[in-house]
Amino acid sequence: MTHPPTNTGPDPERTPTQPRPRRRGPRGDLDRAGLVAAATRVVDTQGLTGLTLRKVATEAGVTPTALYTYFVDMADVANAVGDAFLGSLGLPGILTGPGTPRVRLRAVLDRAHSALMDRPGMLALIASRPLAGPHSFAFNEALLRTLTEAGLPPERVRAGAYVLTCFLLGHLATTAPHESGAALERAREGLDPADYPLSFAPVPIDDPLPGAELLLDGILNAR
Amino acid sequence: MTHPPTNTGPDPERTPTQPRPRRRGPRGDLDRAGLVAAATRVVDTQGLTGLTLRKVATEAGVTPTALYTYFVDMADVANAVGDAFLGSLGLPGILTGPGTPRVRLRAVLDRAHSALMDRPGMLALIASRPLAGPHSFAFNEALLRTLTEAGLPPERVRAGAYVLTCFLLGHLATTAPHESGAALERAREGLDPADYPLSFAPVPIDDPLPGAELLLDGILNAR
DNA sequence: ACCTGAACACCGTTCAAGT
DNA sequence: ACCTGAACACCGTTCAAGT
Repeated sequence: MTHPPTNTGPDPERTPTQPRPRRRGPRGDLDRAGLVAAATRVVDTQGLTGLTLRKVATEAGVTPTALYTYFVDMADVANAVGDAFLGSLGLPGILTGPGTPRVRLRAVLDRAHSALMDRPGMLALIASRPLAGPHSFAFNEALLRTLTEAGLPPERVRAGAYVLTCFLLGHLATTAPHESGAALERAREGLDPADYPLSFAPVPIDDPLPGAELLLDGILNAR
Repeated sequence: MTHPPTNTGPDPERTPTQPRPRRRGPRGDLDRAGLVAAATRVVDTQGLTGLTLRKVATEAGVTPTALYTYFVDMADVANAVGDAFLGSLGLPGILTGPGTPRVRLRAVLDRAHSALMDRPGMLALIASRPLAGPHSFAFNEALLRTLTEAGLPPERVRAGAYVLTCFLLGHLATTAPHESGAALERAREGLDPADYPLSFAPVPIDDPLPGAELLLDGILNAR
């Protein structure tokens, strides 16, 4: 994906210092999945704020306008990246696998947690917009099915599902390194810890995903 | 805040069609709070994507660079807007008021919900970054105190607090009109509802804040 | 100290033109 | 159909200069 000089061919009429003009027509080695992969690399190396159409194009070795053949706009690119990431987690597979509904739900939380823990850019992307796309819908459907299977009353299933997902995002947003961490640090420095004893108190975290059991208690024990 | 022509004074040497050059020195009627108010107006009328330094400056009747006297950068402006909004809700007042911890917590959820329901730009802003600033910390502190008062074990207080806040944001993000709603619609249109029966099933929502009681059950009944 | 105006290095998006 | 290159209307931020 990174500048494969395939069909540029020999170009007798240029000096070695010039950046070599590319041919115009179809390249053949370009598709949506490859561009999404390039965009994913950009998010992971430059963060969500670094995810620009022009950088994705550079990463993929094409001109910015070429992306408009595969995406309707920049938001479409970002959504595709988020949905592809979610698909890579294989969450529906976990939810339809062995174990009680509860252990499967916990496994989903742990999987997503560990996958996003060291990817602040992807976390920021996932949290910045409602998840849309085939993988997102497939996960949501599997989640609803699991909660139904767990015996949740139908009218509480949907509420339970989004409580779970937003819990995960909320936990990660407060736990994993966040992109706007500098501003948060600035805000903390201006405050007196004595005024906010509970907020500033050091808390030993034993559970890698604190609150998960608490939440599962509340959701699954509802009748 | 909108173009008060105070100390511009008479300017004999300009034609009526020209946009009138402003004086350079201090204006006197400018401060952080007023600029935050101008920025808030921009968020509410133009959305989070419309919240730009240049538009805030225009709304406040100054030059873009003038904002750098009061804010370190654009993120600082956005954080100040979010923190000021949170302060305007008076949430700590509710949490220290009458009623059981549970009804107070529910009142906080309802208050934030109704305040953000018709303000998609502010919702997008609040959800886009970790809440930082004095009002945000004051709310967090009051929330921790309330959960402690409710009898939650100390090691679960912090988890309960962020589960509550992220629940609220998650609920609003899926309920209130979202800025990136167009992309979500696009994604839904490409799917067959028959493949996602539970996701596409119409659900009658009786509780204006579905899941809130479910969540409070889980948090407050933990031992 | 505060604010302006010009300038810089970006950005998403459009469009005509080439292959 | 696919891609380029130029162009347009933005954007945040810097900096010297005026008051």
